[in-house]
Amino acid sequence: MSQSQIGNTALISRLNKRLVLHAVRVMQPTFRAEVARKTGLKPATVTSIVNLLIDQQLLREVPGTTDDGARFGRPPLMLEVNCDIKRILAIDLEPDRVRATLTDLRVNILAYHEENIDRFETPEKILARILKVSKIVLQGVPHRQLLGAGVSLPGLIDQKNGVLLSSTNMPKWIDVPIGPLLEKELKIPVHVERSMHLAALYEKWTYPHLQDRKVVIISLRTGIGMSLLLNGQLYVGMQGLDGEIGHTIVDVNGKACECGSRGCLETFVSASAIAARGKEMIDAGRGVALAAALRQGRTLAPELIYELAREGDGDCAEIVREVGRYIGIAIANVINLLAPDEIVICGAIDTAEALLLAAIRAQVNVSALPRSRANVIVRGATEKEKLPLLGAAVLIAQELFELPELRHAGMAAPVAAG
Amino acid sequence: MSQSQIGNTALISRLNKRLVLHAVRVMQPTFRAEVARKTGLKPATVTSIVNLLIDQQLLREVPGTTDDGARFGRPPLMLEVNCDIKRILAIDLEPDRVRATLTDLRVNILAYHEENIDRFETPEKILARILKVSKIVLQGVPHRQLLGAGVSLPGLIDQKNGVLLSSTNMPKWIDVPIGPLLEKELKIPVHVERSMHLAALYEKWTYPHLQDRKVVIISLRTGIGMSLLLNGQLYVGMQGLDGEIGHTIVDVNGKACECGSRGCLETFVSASAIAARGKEMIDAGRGVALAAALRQGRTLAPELIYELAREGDGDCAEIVREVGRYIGIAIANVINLLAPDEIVICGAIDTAEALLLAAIRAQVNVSALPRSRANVIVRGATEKEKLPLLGAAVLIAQELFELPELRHAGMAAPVAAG
DNA sequence: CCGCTTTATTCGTGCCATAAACAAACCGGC
DNA sequence: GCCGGTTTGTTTATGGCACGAATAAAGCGG
Repeated sequence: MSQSQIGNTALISRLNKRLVLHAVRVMQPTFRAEVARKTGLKPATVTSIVNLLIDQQLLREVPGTTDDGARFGRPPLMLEVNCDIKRILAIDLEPDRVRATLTDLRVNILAYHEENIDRFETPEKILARILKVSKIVLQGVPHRQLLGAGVSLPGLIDQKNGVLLSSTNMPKWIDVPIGPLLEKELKIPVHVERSMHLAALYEKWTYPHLQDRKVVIISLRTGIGMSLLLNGQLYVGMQGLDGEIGHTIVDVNGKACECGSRGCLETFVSASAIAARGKEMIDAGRGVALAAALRQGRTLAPELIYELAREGDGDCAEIVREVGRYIGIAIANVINLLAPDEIVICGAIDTAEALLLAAIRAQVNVSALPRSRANVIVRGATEKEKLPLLGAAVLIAQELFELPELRHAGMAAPVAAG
Repeated sequence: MSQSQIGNTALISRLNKRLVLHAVRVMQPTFRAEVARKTGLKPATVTSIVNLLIDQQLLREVPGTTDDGARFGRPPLMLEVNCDIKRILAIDLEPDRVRATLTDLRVNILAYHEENIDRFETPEKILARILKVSKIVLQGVPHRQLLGAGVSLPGLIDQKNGVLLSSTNMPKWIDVPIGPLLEKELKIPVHVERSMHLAALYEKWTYPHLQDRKVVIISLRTGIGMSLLLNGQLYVGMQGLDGEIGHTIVDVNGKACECGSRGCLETFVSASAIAARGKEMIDAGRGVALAAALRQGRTLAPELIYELAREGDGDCAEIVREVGRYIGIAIANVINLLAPDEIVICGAIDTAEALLLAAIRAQVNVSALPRSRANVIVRGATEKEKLPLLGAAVLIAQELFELPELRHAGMAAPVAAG
């Protein structure tokens, strides 16, 4: 009914609490006066809020003092987030693997476990595996200490109801209410979100300066996905369905894609397309190193080509450059559309990162408009492997630390849209 | 320093005032109880705020009662925005025309005037023309009644300082501080913004239900631009440089574009590209109707081709379909990236709208992912000609009606970004 | 005229950020 | 060791503001 009142003054207290918690988390260790300066709240207000939060055990005073040596005045009382008061369970479901981690309030990893799964298995069996993995990392944690569980899912979801609607790589997962099911078993609040979105969320958590920037996160895996962090807000499209950069068209006359369209980026850079490009090269009598590796029993996959390229094989390097070129074009399109501040590349590219990044940057410099590309940063993610998993933990943690949106109520339209 | 305190309770009062003004504007005529329901504020609060706003003459009570006939209870006192208390000046500078309008607080047009200009003229002379046109529409308006002036500019701007940095179609406009200059002459607050952005802003003003939707506004003129309205927020990229959909690549092997890249959308659908396509057709011995029109002295421009297509000429219709096809591909890319709820097409397409829209829709249905395209609405804008001009008025009006963003302070990054 | 319903106002309360004054804790210098 | 200078942190009183509850206002049907 009424989602938008600012009215209740209790609300502003709640917001200020989050503001203070956020400030302490970001600047930790810090002290009251510093928090007052950064948040704009007055010292008296900060004192009362901080003391309240200390009573609630969300903050704590720690010994030690500020590090900038010789100072005048009374030495400050240092503060930090009492990250041990609560624990968070994070789960990352991937087509062929399930991972779980236990973290503290600052999303430091306390326990980790993973197991391989069969992506053609039924949801019931996989759910049992998820619970098994979860219980392993939850060992020894009292139930009352758990703040909640975040779940990273590969595919289309209904975030509000915690339902995995479908997943291209896991054919049997259709309309599985995984959130409620886990909630029933674990008896803690469960939130679900798309993997790609969670990768973005974790970047924001780790780099608070992204707060007022526009960031594009690109993930390279079997497919290629994108996620947007716009001025600190995670962008979520209709039905959570954004980020399909893999199916943007870069060649009107290109090959048919399995999505039904033609000339999609994925027809050039998906795992299978890259493998096909390798095979093509061998068939043409080139790619000697690649052919040799295959004879030694290696499977023809992007990872192998990346590896050989890194080791100096020219033919494989050519493939990587070509992949980078197409990705660069798609990224240039995004740059021209959104003029973001930063592009972050993450995913399974470790072995060839430098080469691939260089190729992407080169193409961006050709294809994006000069003014837009001049100031854009194209970089690899620092944490690559566990981004969505840790993002799932952030999904829970952020409820304590982040400011919600302030919006008008969704009022009925006075004019009908044609 | 401290941009983000919520602290001051005076702030929340200001926010609630805007909330009430917005509600009244959207539902006008309405009454206090209805406002309370829609905003979520309590009746007592609404009464006090409304009476305050009536004192300030921003609202007024009007005779009459609710329209839904027979009701129980005390008849409500109807409210509306006192749109005559303030006037707004809006200016739209285009390469070959300058337009100005005087509006009331609800952005109803009270006066309008336009003049043609020469886009190669110096900024000084054009500024004089802008002032001349402004003064015509300002006739009879007491200075103290003016709330401010909004200016729509074609090109790259520095919004904060009101500077037009450059404009591709007006070569002599480089780093012109048009905002401050007008402020000095008119002696009222002046805000500037890109035309494309203002078109989006006006759509939001007119259709409040866009508040929680993701809308893509596409403008077809000499070039092709895009603007985004994401959950009621106007998206502005780095340096205001977003929306260059015309230079997204749809054909890796395409023709060179004047932007330096290859295969941009504009190489297919810019005004000159469309004209070239017409010429090509005539040279190939087709396009009989088009050739005939040219012999009658018409110039070869998209408008002519649209007109003939509308009149039933098959060859010209083919060109329009082709144009729609390429635009459709670029739009499909945007749909796949952002999964918006709505695509709004505006610009100089009146004569061939149905044909072009049909072609765009057809291509979207081929090129966008099924799930994303299924629920997306592709429509023409209702008001096409004066969108940026009226958007410029909204730029001023919204300061009274819209809720600002609530954000964390831009704190220093605790971690350096590689 | 009386219940019933919905709208609008009044008055008192309580919450909460804040201002102002103060206390605490260190410095360097005489 | 004491004193001004400086910065941090707390206490107490204040004022603004939304809100709850009671009340008034104004129509309906019977």
